[in-house]
Amino acid sequence: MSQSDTKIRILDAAEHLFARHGFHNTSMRAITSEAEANLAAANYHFGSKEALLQAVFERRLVPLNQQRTERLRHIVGQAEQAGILPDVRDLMRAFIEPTLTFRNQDHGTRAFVSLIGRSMVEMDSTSRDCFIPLIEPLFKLLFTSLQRALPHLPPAILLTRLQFAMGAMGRTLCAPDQTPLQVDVESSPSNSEAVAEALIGFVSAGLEAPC
Amino acid sequence: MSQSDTKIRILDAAEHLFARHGFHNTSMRAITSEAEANLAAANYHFGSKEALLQAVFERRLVPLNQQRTERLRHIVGQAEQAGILPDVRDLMRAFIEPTLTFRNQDHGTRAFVSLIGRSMVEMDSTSRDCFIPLIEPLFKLLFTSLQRALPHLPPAILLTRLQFAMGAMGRTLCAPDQTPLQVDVESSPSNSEAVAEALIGFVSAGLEAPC
DNA sequence: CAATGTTTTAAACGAATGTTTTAAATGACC
DNA sequence: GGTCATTTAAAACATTCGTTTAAAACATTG
Repeated sequence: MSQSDTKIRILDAAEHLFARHGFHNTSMRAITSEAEANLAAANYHFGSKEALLQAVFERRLVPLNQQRTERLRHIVGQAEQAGILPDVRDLMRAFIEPTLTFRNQDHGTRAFVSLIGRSMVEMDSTSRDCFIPLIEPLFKLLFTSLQRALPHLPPAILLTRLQFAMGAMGRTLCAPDQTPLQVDVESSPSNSEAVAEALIGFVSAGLEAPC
Repeated sequence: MSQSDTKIRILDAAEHLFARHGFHNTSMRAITSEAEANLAAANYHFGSKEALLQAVFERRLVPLNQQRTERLRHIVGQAEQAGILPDVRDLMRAFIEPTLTFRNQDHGTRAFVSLIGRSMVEMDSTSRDCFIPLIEPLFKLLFTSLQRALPHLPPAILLTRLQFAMGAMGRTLCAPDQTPLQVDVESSPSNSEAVAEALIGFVSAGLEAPC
């Protein structure tokens, strides 16, 4: 190989460990150990721990958000052409669903989706400084699209509700299999498609609630 | 003073800093420094950093959850007596509102509510191990109360939706003034009462959504 | 006042962290 | 094959962390 795959192995390990334990609770030694690479190699390839996090984000989030952007634009365009309002459920599905289908691609993307969820709920400034700029344009597009779908809703209320939706969504992406607070129920929806559908229904109803 | 107030100053500082920066990103030195106490005094009074977190939780969460439990019981009792189903909105208000009114009591409780919110969304095991046992009975009571309010809803679906609601709620309690993702709107609801009402409306609509 | 138990202080310990250094190995290219 | 940039390796560096130690200061009680 002309290019070593050490760089990729480090990216994979960082993705996995950042998703599982968070940025600050993951050491460079843990990453390079899991990647079976040398400690210095990580700093050689990426410069710093924070730059490594940035690289982890960019590798997958850019194409993923591209896909979500296109789906949102398509829905708004279709509705405009038909002379009707875009549907809230369709918009939220366009925003949520790609992350979940993305999730089922392979083991690496699976960890990455957890990392997205973590970044959405986490208050840590390091992760946020990497994550927010990458998702902000998409978020604004979602907001303006929802404004079209809900023209009667004051923008300030919509924004507040959208923050609620982000909280619900982040928690779900972060650990869809795991329910932090437990009660005994015979069976909870196990596969992530069912959880995604439930999430879309939940946040859509919340967004459409009477004011 | 027969009892030193160093212990209380340390508790206050820990509460503030844990809420603002999280458990792992707050050092014992930062806590004792803000409390104007000696580093060893903290370990003398509490034994360890983790025990300090436990003490921070217990000081306020026990009476707060007592209040929430009573409100939930009262609503269910009233409805039972009247022979009607309890109202989802009332139940969620009983669960959410006390934390917000609690919040407006003084500066210390303000920080504590942020800590609750952080603990609800955070995946960190240390915080969770302290927090979950303290809130689990209340959560189960909320669940069974909602089951009465929504008898047609399968328990598994209800649980899933309640997890979404916890995500939305945690995010809001954690930083009600701060909107992590921004768009330009003329004015967002500034006071926490308005945000709480919006939150109650949002999650109630989500819980009541058709299945 | 003396004695005793409690609280506070300053200093140090050992472990873990991100990063850097220095040198060895590897591989491409003339 | 030799030269040179690229990549790995091991070790060390400077901080920071939670915790402990040992002594001083304080308060309480006989």
